[in-house]
Amino acid sequence: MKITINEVAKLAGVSKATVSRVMNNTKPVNPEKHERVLRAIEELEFTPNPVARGLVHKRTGLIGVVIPDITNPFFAELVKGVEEVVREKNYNMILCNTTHNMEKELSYLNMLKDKYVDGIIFMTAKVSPEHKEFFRKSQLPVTFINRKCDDIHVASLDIDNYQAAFDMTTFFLKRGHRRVAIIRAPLTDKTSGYERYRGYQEAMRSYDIEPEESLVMRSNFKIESAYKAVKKFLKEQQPVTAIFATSDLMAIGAIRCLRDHHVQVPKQVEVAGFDDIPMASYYSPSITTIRQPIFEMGRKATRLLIKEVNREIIKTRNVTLPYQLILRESTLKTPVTGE
Amino acid sequence: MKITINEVAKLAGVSKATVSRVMNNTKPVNPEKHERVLRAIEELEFTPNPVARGLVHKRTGLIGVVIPDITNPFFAELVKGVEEVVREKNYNMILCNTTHNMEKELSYLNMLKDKYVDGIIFMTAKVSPEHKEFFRKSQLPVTFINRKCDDIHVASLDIDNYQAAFDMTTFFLKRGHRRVAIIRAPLTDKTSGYERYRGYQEAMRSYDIEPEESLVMRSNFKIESAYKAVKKFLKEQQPVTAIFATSDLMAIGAIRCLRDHHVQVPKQVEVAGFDDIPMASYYSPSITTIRQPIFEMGRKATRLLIKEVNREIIKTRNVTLPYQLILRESTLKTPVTGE
DNA sequence: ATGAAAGCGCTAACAG
DNA sequence: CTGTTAGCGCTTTCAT
Repeated sequence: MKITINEVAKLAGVSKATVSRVMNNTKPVNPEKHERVLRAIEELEFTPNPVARGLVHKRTGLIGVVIPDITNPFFAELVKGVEEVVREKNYNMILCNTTHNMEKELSYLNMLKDKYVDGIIFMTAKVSPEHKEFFRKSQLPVTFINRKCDDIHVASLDIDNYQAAFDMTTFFLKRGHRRVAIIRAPLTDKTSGYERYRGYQEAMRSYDIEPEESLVMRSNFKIESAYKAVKKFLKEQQPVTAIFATSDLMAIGAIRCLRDHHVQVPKQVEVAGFDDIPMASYYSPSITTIRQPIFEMGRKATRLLIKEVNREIIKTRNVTLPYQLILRESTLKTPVTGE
Repeated sequence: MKITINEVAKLAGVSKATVSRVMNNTKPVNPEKHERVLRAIEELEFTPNPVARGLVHKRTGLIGVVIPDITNPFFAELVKGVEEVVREKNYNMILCNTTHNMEKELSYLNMLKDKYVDGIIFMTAKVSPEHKEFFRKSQLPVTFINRKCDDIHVASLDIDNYQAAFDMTTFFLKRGHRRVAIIRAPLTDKTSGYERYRGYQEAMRSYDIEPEESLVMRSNFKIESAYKAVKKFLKEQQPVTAIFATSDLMAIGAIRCLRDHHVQVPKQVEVAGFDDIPMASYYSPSITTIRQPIFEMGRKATRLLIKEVNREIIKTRNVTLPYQLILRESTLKTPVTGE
């Protein structure tokens, strides 16, 4: 039913080795036979079976992409970047959605290894010992996004989350805010949680303000979770004049909640986010945020990975990308005058 | 370096055929040898090479998923649904992002066929003759989402887009609106463009209003495009009291634009969307919309496809799912009294 | 019940 | 330059 190299060889009157040579330009072939083979291939609409090829070459042309949540615009954008390069380089992408669940991460990792993918792009909250163990054993090329990992030999891409959070917080402080609250992700999340929180704390201290525990709202990465956190905060705590949400999605949840409780943004409370997902500029009010080069991160990570797959020499295995503070309506009130 | 079935056979002191039998439970095996094989597998941490298996079985365990834009929350949600079932059934998903580009669709389709995927979930604006040709020739199991296609033998899932748009428009008309504008997608998009537009027109006619061309704004699926369309509309046309955006993303672009031009939503103009993406309920104002069972659609489509792959009997190959009108703030003004 | 052997479709080493 | 041959790692007759 399906055309194989044998049919082509027969029709062209050559051996299948010759057909293979023609297809792959791997060795010189007599021009006339060359022509006949090409014609036969076209005639039969032959396309080589990649599975058979894979068996010989131990390559599948597959890249595994492991992310926590495809419905989070941050990851969607990232995946789009990955996809572009993967396609360009003639690979295909296996997408794995882990719903922030470590069991799934591990099980997917094993699945991917068993599927013989050529490399993995991996995003997780926290690189656990199990993860490291996996990467060490599997010997698979891996690149991390959003996460550094020094003790195992993998590539990684991220921005300086600490410094960015520091800058964002300082932006508030510089304009006179003193009670700056933070909505943070779980600290188990190294970058989005821990690093950004640390940046906030240090910025506060740099203004001689000891960060109060009461100014911290805990949330995961969902809009709804931030909404609830703010609701609780409004009920239990003294008012603040600024809230630093450590992701745009959380900022949206926060703003929505504030408005539902008749707190005007930015008039009464200013809010900032992090990431600069597309919605940040279209939300109303539009959201002041830290722009990460998300799409570019996806592209760069993939290029890096594919180099690794091809055992090319890589100069810098760990890349830190630039970020940018983007001012929008959610912080557009006239600067507060400090005490 | 990598453990193969031969190592296992040797260690267990049996032939590799026996190992294969044990792994696949394909034929009875002497209990004692059975045990030895199992032990050897564990000892060596052997996992069979799926590529080799694939070569024999002509199965790859791969499902291709072709979508226009992963950063569109509608598709992201869909993919999440697909992923869940794909994983559950022990397949893997190859994600293909076509950026609404037909060249890419076709090229991806061919790539997927060449990769020997077991089936394809396909989303496109319009099923072109080239597409049909492809599906006819490839004989690959395919299921369409959001699109019916009668003349070729494929499964499909969608909602009644015509009726839903009719209902949405009628909702406005019933409450006294007469000048109801529409933001529509290109008519080349069969369901999101054409069907929804037709529903709008017929609803207008059912109220004895001949739909005016001047009430139609043209947009693609991006927020920004709707923003621009509304901006142009405000400049050139008489005011309206209601706008039916045929997707939530377009509704967001519309609302944002109206507010930027100091038109209050819903006070001066009511706006409705379509799809019910998560952001629809968190935007401010929250958006009245048609809820499509997006996630469920993804799951159902995948189950259907996998049945098809396994040549199971399928009762209904073309499924129409229910939708629901969801009322939110963007249309919450006191009902307009008609003329 | 089980091992030997053939073969899935392709590539690569070898000999000419 | 080119055909023959030997695998890649697994499944599946086919004998026994």
